[in-house]
Amino acid sequence: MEKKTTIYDIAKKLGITGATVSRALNNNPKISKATKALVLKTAVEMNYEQNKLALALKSGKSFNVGVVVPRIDMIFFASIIRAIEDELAPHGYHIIICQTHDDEEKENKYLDTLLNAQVDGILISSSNKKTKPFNRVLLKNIPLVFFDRKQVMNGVSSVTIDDFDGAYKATKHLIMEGYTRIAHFSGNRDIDIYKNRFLGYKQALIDHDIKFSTNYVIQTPSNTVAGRQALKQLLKLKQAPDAIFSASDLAALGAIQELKQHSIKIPDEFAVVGFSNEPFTKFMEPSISTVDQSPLKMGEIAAQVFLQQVSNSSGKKVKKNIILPPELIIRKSSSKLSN
Amino acid sequence: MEKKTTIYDIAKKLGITGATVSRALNNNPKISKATKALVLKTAVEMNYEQNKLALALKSGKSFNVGVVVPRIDMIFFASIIRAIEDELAPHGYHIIICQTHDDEEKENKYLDTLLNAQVDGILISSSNKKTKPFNRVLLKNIPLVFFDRKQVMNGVSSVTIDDFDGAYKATKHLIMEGYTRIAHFSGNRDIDIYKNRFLGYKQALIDHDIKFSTNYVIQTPSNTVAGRQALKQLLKLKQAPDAIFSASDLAALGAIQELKQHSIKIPDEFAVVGFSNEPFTKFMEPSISTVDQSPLKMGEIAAQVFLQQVSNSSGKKVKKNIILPPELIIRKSSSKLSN
DNA sequence: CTGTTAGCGCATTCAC
DNA sequence: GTGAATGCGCTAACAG
Repeated sequence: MEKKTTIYDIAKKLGITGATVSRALNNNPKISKATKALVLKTAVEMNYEQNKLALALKSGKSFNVGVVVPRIDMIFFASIIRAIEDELAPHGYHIIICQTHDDEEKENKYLDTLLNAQVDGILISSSNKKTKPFNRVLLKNIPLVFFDRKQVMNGVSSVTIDDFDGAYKATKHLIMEGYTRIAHFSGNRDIDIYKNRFLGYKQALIDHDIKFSTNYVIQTPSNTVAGRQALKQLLKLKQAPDAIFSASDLAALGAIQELKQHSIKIPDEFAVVGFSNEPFTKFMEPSISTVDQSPLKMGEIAAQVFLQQVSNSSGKKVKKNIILPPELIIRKSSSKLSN
Repeated sequence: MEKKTTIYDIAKKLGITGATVSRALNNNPKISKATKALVLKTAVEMNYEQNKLALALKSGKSFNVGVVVPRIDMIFFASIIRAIEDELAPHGYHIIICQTHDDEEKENKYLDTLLNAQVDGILISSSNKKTKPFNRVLLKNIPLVFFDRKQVMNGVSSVTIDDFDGAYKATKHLIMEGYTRIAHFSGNRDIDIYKNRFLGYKQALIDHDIKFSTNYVIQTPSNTVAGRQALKQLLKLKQAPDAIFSASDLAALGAIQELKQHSIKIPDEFAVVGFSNEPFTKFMEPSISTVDQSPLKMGEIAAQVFLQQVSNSSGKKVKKNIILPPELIIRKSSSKLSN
């Protein structure tokens, strides 16, 4: 059970005082070259390591930031976190991970424990319906940045993607490829992102003089079984669609599986576009067109916004609401020309 | 700029002393019901929150553990981390994430900063060739657990999977399905996991009286292009193989793409088994047989081993080297019977 | 039951 | 240039 060496240990050994050691270690200008060198040398010899905890207590800066997501093993969130860590690590910050599992109560609990842990900031993709839990964060004046799913709050920054735009681009692409009866697999439209994807889809139709029909909109969970089911339902319509824009890649995959079963040719007879650019969409046969949400960019920017908040010590809050443009990735499932 | 309220703030307000407040807050037995209730009440009123940093400094326990992985946006590691977080959170621990990007120097730096941050433990999938950097960790007597990629060190626990066994099972499965000319895509065999997968493959052949041929073993990076390339090479052999066990799912996918191009029927004329159970393997057409590494189990157990180390205050280290059995997942790419 | 004191490890103000 | 003293917020040992 090795005892950790403190500045006092090395002070005693050198017959000097802790303050001097501290100064030597921190490149304090008023210190003699000689003692500084001596201190540095013995510090190494004694395996000294600074106790960041003590520093944090004294300075009020822990150099920890909390990152809260629904779950970390969804590639979208994992990518965001990867980018956040890559961006923040060089600045000396550590990332504390919290998973809410979409549980509001859990999220609130995490918010509290992060506050207790004296984090220097919180970056969060919130599952919360209320903004109240965040008031405590703001009250303590610690930087708060929403990403992906935001809360509308005074003076709080956010980084999201333009779901409306992504859906609009996807739908427009289908129209341009010559498809005219375009259906939509929607998620739960009580959630902003799905509502906006729906609205983008609808607007694209309207803007191109294609009549919008509620028959063509089906709410499906994000899995293949639901996608197959939904497609089956669409095929039963007297006027069956010839394309689908799905708000989820998995549902899109389900649709494709069902189309194959019916020997409907993709993309010649039927086109499919998904959403999220899940890794598998690239590998499938046919590869699936989808909308990329640029999670790396999102994480990077969220981290940068945080860094600005902390560096900007001028007291007045900088609020930024950054909306990233999603990128339509055209693959075989929706393009007769693409390879 | 709200000032954080401390126990002294509430002590002053109540005309009592900080120690009493502390006791009230910590359910100390010797305290009157009345003052306790009063303290609790005003604590809430004043928005008091315990400063864990001060507690950590005092107690020597930060309730933070460092988790070090090559990168977090690989689903295998993300899943492990998910499980670790789920397991440790109920015990009050926070997870600090570090990505090494397979950079040895970065890993060592992280080890140091985690030590400085006074973490209570370190769980790591190491990219290190040396064990020396870990000596500092052991010297400070903080629990260290290796997962996935282990270092062989005295008194250090590890949780890994049995790569040999996984490869053996996969190869044996191909043999049982009637394939006789089984090739192997190997990773870099300087790395333990790839060496063991190779050895498992080889042993399965030997045990079933199938002659092993170095012509059938190709070292390929983990990507589809390399897989296609490698398969092309195999098809040129006078005696081409009729099955492949690939140490990576992506190389397996490449092989399948190439087989399709050559109109070779899977699994009738040629079978493929991958390794890792990447999400896409399930969705492909045909779905790809593979070896699951049970990352959730691995993370869960790594976390449990850590918890045992900390709880076991008896001073003597408990060393555990747990080797998880991998699970062969049989799908269409290698089984004429499976659906 | 409650107050007093001390110390976790560090940086910093004030003397000298 | 260096030492002495102080406090960050908390808990625990010792009094009373």
